[in-house]
Amino acid sequence: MSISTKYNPQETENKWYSYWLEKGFFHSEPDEREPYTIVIPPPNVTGVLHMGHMLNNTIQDLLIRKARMQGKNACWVPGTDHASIATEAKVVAMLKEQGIDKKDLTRESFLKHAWEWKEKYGGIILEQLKKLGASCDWERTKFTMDEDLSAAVIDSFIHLYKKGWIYRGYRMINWDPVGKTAISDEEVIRKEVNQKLYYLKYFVVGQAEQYLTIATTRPETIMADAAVFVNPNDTRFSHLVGQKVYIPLINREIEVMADEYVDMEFGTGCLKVTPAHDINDYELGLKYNLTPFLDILDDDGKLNEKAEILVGEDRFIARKKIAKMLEEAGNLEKVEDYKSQVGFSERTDAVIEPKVSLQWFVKMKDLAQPALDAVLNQEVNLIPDKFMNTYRHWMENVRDWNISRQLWWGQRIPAWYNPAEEWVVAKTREEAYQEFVLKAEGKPLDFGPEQIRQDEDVMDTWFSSWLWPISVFDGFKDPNNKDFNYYYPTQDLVTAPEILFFWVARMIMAGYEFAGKKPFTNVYLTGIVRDKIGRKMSKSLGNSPDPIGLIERYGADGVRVGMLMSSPAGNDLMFDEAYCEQGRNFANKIWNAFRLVKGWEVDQNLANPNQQAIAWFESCFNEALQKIEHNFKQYRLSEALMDCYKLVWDDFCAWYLEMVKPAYQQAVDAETKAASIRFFDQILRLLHPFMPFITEELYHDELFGTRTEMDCCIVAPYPVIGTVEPQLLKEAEQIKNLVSEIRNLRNARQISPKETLSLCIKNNSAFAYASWEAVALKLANLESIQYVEDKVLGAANFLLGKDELFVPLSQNIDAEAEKDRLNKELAYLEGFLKSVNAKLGNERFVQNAKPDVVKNEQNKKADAESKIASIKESLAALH
RNA sequence: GGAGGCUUAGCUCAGCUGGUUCAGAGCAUCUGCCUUACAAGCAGAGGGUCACUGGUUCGAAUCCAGUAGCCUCCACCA
Repeated sequence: MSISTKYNPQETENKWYSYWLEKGFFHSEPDEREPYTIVIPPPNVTGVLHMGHMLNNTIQDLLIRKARMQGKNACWVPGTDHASIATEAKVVAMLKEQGIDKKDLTRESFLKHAWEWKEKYGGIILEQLKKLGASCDWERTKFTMDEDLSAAVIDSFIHLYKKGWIYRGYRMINWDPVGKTAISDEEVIRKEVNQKLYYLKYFVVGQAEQYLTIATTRPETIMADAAVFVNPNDTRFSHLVGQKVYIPLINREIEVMADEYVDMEFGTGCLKVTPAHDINDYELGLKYNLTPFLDILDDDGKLNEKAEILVGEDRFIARKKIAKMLEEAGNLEKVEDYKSQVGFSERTDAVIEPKVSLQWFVKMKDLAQPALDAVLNQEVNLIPDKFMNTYRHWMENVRDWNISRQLWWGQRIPAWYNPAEEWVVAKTREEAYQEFVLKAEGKPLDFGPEQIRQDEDVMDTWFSSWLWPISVFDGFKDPNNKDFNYYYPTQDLVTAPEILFFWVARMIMAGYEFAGKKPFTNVYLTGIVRDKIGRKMSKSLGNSPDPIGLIERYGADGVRVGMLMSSPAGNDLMFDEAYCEQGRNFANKIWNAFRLVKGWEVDQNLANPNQQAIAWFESCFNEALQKIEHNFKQYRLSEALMDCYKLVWDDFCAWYLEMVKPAYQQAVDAETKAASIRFFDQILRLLHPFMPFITEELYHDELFGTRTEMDCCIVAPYPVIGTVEPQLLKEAEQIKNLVSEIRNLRNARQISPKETLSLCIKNNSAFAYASWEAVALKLANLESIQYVEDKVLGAANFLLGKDELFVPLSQNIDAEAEKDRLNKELAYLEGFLKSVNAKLGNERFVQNAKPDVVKNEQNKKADAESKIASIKESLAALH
């Protein structure tokens, strides 16, 4: 046989992937079949594949391949996200390396660089997905900044603006000083950080020795203080309310005021209020109309001239320096270690600076309601449903969404300003000018179209990705197009719970608002991929394996199996390469089983001795398929995989093939070979969604005859559940037990598997041993089976249900060891009988329990009693 | 601070409406095998007080309450 004993993935993967592509199996066009659609969660265009993507996309490919084989018109739309802040940051960094400062570039030339970067690196992650076997419809690949997708973003903005759901205003927002842009609340990650709490003395004006001590984590902002607040009920300070204190170092006077907001217990009970640099202080500032309103930080997070001191210093350096200055000036009472929550930018990891700024917002309340209802009434299912609670909580407390970003990479806000800074919202300059004309109500305008300018800001990336399921099918421009009508709503969405609010919730909102329909029916939430000691995989920890390296080492099929092996929905995955190894071994097992069947020579003259085995496996397969389908329905994908694994490894290889395989260098009968090939064919189809490459490779072997060009495993009909004969399965279990007992008996006595034994059966149960004799003889390597009426004295023995089986051995059996064994079993059975009797003796049990349960206990009792009797006889015989 | 979840074998997890010998699976471990499909393998074996305490029940890994530990999400305490 020329075929290698090891499966070699490298040789097959590229070959079949190209073949699938070439034959167009991934491509979908609307037709009369039922659609099955998944839109990919578009990865960041500049990203590279990480383990989270591997898990995510393995699951999507599994679902899409299965649907395709089940006759649905499967369409998996791939694409990438322009990820405005992340990409812009990368482009800025790249330009910096080339000695170019973004500040020196015009918007147009910066965007030119950005597009070049996108063209160069943008496709990497999609190419990597191909290695995994992802069967995306690449002809439909989309990018969130494609012309039509961008148009959809602008249209949706205008739509919401016209509804009055978009407004522009000064609000305190989250400022990212590294990305130099505002970000939404959802993009702020709070982390607990070790900080210092500085206790500062603010001296009272006109009373040289009197001072208030104020605790703050941010001494560098004192120059922007507008007041000091105490609680009105705090008698310690009531005499000072209305007086003035000096801000340390700059000696500006500010007033001591009182408000209930101040917690008397916390810190010193005195609060410095810096309206421009803290959200709560901002609220107080508004409430008391505090002046001056000083913003002493510039967009980089450096102190500006308004700070008077430390101008140009970074906020964190300034913090250290000012602490020293305060100490030297005698204003620093003490410093304490302090833990508190600090906000970080999701994309740049910079510490967020609260900042008052003019931004665009979306009103969320009315958008959220239908999206909340959809999940609560299960029009949209979250899988697992434990996420419903957090979803509801978020949707009920949703706040307005800041959608403007001070960046260039993205869709520009369609607002236009005239020289007087009045503005309108419109798609184009011309339309904007018309708006101004309308607004003027007949009065002539004192500016021309060329004098209006467009807003400089772009929109939040999520403001384009929330349209994804609609816009990839061009459902915006043309809601009646063929694709959109056919593919939307999509079926399943597979994504990480981390972006449930960022993305999933907003897609549901957008679906109802813009398409009038949900965007998808099921949301499968994967877990987070962690390393085997539970740490999140991250670049900085360096604990993430290189996915492409894994594929090279274990094969794509092996890695896919490894990823799915232990990833129940919503549970984190403790990734360990050992799982990929297991996957690779499984592929190899299949490979070798195939080699066996392939190698069989057929002798047409032979009768089929394996009818029983063939009938059994038929049932066994169907029973497993039932379970697998059930698990798929519940999205228990790892369990479905494990069922397949056991079906193939245990039932097919370890039992079925061993039952039917001919002796060494013997031929096989035609029926057995045909049946085995048929089973193999079914197994390949069953496994294909999990392991596309090896199954496709084997599917084309000449063993299955000649396949036509388009007859591929990827589109072969998925197995359907056939009949299960429970009786056959039950009998097989007993025979498997029989074989195990004999193997065990050999092991215990160190009898070689090659040495034949004989078996005597005292059949007390009328079990149909005769039909299984061939199987038993072969698997237990027996030379004969005899049926006896009496116990066989001096033989090794065991029980199968009520039946007693004896294996006469040439060597004398060890009477003492045998007694020990029997006594142990006896003790166990007696204990068991006792507990059964206790139950049956309990009147309340007999009265209250279901009749079935009681009957069962009675059977157990009878069974145990007969076994005990038999063991006692055996024991007596040993004396 | 608020909400939710988790705790079952060395590891990762099943265990659905309480009831079959219910205490399971895969991996790992141990023992014996180079038995011509596969040592990436074969045949066996060992291993758990179902976190803890109490309650409901004829009966609890399963339902309820409390305790401890871990995790996630949300939240503006200087």
